[in-house]
Amino acid sequence: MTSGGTDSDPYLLVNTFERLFAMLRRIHPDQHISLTAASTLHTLETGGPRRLSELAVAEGVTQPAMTQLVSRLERDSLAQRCAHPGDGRVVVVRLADGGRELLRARREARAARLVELMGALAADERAAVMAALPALDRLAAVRAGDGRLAAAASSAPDR
Amino acid sequence: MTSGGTDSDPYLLVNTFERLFAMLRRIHPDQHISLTAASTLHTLETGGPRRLSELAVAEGVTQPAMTQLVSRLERDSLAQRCAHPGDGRVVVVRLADGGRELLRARREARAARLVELMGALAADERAAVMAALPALDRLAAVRAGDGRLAAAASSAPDR
DNA sequence: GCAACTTCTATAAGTACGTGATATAACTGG
DNA sequence: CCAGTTATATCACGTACTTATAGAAGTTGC
Repeated sequence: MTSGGTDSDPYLLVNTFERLFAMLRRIHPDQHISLTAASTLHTLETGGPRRLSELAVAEGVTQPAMTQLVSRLERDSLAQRCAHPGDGRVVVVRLADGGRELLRARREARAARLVELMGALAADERAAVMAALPALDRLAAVRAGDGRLAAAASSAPDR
Repeated sequence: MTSGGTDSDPYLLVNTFERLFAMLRRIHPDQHISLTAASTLHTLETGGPRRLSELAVAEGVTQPAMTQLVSRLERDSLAQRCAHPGDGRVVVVRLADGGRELLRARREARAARLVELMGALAADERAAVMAALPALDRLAAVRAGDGRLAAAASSAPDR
């Protein structure tokens, strides 16, 4: 309930975010990789090797979906399955060199594109966007369920 | 423009947007409808009935993809195919009542959720986000290809 | 008025990506 | 060693896209 009058029209917010969303969705020129795939590689990069089922939970998909995704990632040399030393049932997924390289290239391409897009804005508009980044970052870290901030997520500068 | 280095770290921008993207992607509680479907309905609502191939271009998908999407929308009573009075080849797609209602419900749900999320921010953070909205809106309107703004007057879609 | 070309939509075949239900292998605990 | 649990894989299905191609409806030249 915010009860303050400052944060006016929620529909304006929704519409803008909806458009931003659509715009961002169309920025993926070279690597044609799914959002979940990219996010999974990113998780593997920052968090290290993980169990397949852990990945499924982290990415918010079912275990069969992650099984398939890992199979595709493995086929494309982006990740690899490893055996767990103590438990024969477990599949540990590890980032492969190809995945690391893809993440790097993807990050660079998207950064370049965003800089290009930002270049189309006026200086004061750019300033407004940059000024809002910390807040947007926190907004992105809010957990949808309970309206609370997800703990350490926002303070972890990856890359 | 942008001659100066004032608009700092592009990676910060990318990361924030990437997270926002992931966050937004997980806000779709009730209506399980695809992004393209929702965007198409929105286009129909704001722009009125359109040809199938026009929709395909507007949503950035191929014509067969739009044919399939429209078929699903029609099956679910969200849109309907109409005949073009002067041209028998053309299929004009129109928003149906179900689609209008879905858009309304979806908008309300997302607005409520976003307001809830915004409520987790500090007042000055909310202010920063609101202040950036016009710029973000313009950013979302930038055409990826040429870095120009996609004006209302769609100038020369040649090719 | 009819063959030839163009335009618009539909269909076909393939891939990616997701789901729920279920099978299978591996680790428990009695 | 048998029963139960856990981790992954597989199956059947549906959505959502792609490219290539078919087919119907307009348009043009003669």
